[in-house]
Amino acid sequence: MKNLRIKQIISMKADNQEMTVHGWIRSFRDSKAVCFIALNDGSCLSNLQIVIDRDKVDLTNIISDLTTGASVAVTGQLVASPKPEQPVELDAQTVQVLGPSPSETYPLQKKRHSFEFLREIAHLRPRTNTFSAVMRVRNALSFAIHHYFQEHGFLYIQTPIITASDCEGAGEMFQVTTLPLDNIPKENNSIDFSKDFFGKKASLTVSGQLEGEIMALALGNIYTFGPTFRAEHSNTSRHLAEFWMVEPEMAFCDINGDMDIAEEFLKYIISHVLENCEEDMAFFDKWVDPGKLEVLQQIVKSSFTRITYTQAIEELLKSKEKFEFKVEWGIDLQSEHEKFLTEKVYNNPVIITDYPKQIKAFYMKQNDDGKTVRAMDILVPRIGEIIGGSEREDRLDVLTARLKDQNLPVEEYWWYLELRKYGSAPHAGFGLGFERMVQFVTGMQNIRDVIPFPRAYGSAEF
RNA sequence: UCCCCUGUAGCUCAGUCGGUAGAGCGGGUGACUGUUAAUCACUAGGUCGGCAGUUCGAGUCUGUCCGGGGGAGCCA
Repeated sequence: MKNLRIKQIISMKADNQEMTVHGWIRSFRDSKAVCFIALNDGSCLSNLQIVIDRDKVDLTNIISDLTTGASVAVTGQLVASPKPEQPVELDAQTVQVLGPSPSETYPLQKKRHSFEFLREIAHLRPRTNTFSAVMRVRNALSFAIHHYFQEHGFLYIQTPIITASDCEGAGEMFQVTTLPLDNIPKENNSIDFSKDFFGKKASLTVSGQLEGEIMALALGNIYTFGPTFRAEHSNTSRHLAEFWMVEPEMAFCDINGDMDIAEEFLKYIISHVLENCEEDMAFFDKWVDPGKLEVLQQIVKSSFTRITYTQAIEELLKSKEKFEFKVEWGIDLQSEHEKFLTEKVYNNPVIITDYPKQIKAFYMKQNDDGKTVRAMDILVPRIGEIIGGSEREDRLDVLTARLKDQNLPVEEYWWYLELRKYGSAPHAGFGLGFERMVQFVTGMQNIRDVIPFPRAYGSAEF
């Protein structure tokens, strides 16, 4: 007799085979002659219907424990269901309550809860339909990401989580220290970091890109997939203080190759989810974001629109839309502009390239016009920027000048500059916010609902 | 960090003009039924987010603090 998971069971042919199933009760309906348990074990959205013939199974001692949330082991025979709602059901022989769940206090009801409430009970929310589906899709996306890169010869690289370089240049960092906070050692009124654990100031990484470039300029194509930390006081449905990021980096690759790979990669991981998470995706399409399936299927088939920043500005200027922020060449695109382009103008993912150099990072390769850099952002409806990438500046003199232009400490970038001094090569890469990808695919509105335990400004429960 | 909204039963919410609190769902009890977020009847359940103020009287008005949500900025 085998322990099977419900995902396997519901696709089996019912021929009275005996089996044991473990799971949590979603609902229990009883009567004198027959009882029904809707059992879920997290392997899939569907519940397995357990039928208990009370003439065959004595429930006297356990019936009061057969409540929503209780964990049970049921042994029985798999039979065809007489009703169309489910193909098979388990005709129980024995029912054992492993862990009761007092119904007076168990917070999950059979009906729908608000996501806000579920966030307060993050230890129980994976037992709901929506969250279990989110977690399965998240898992499938994660697998697809590795699969895409592995199939294409990219090496999976682990870049450091603790970094002593204060120069990753992507927002506020969390400091890491073992200094006693109630008695910080000072030297001339400033903190003496030489007494700290690493002998210098250290922080949590905000990006693995610079280290990724090191590895790409030795190994060819690499990718990272790990946690990233930003200490911004962001309080939106699209930001977390701790999130996961995918960052491929390709040697001997320019901005066009970068875009090609990013587009192919996005389509690949979306296809993977469409093919492997059919039931969960149908659920999101029905209950969370109607029309999502069609949008995703369309994206996989379509070519992403590619425009330059200059064209994007022209498009915004000629529109009749009233924007809060004035549109003119040189501004950074605001959320409202990005949404307008993806949702109203093109209704498709849009890749915008060649941004003004003033609004982009120092490491992006300058175009010959002297005004723009080879950056590319992929914007998607509702989420906005999902991928940000660029061809990297590979000319030592230009890069050094850019650092000085932006008043960055050139000495601290010595190793980054040496990559350009010895065997420099054109290279490019991009970063994908993993949670934003999960949001986009599932249609979930709040990023805190696509990660098991969200960390955000002022919030680190569980 | 800024702007807006919000906080009433376990959950989702209503509560008019300031006069001591209501529904649906969930829970409990019972009935009924191859049931499907079952159905029906009965029932319990409240420091109206905290503190201070105005008032004869505050869920309702004012101040303040705390929590939650949406938007902006920052970004992925």
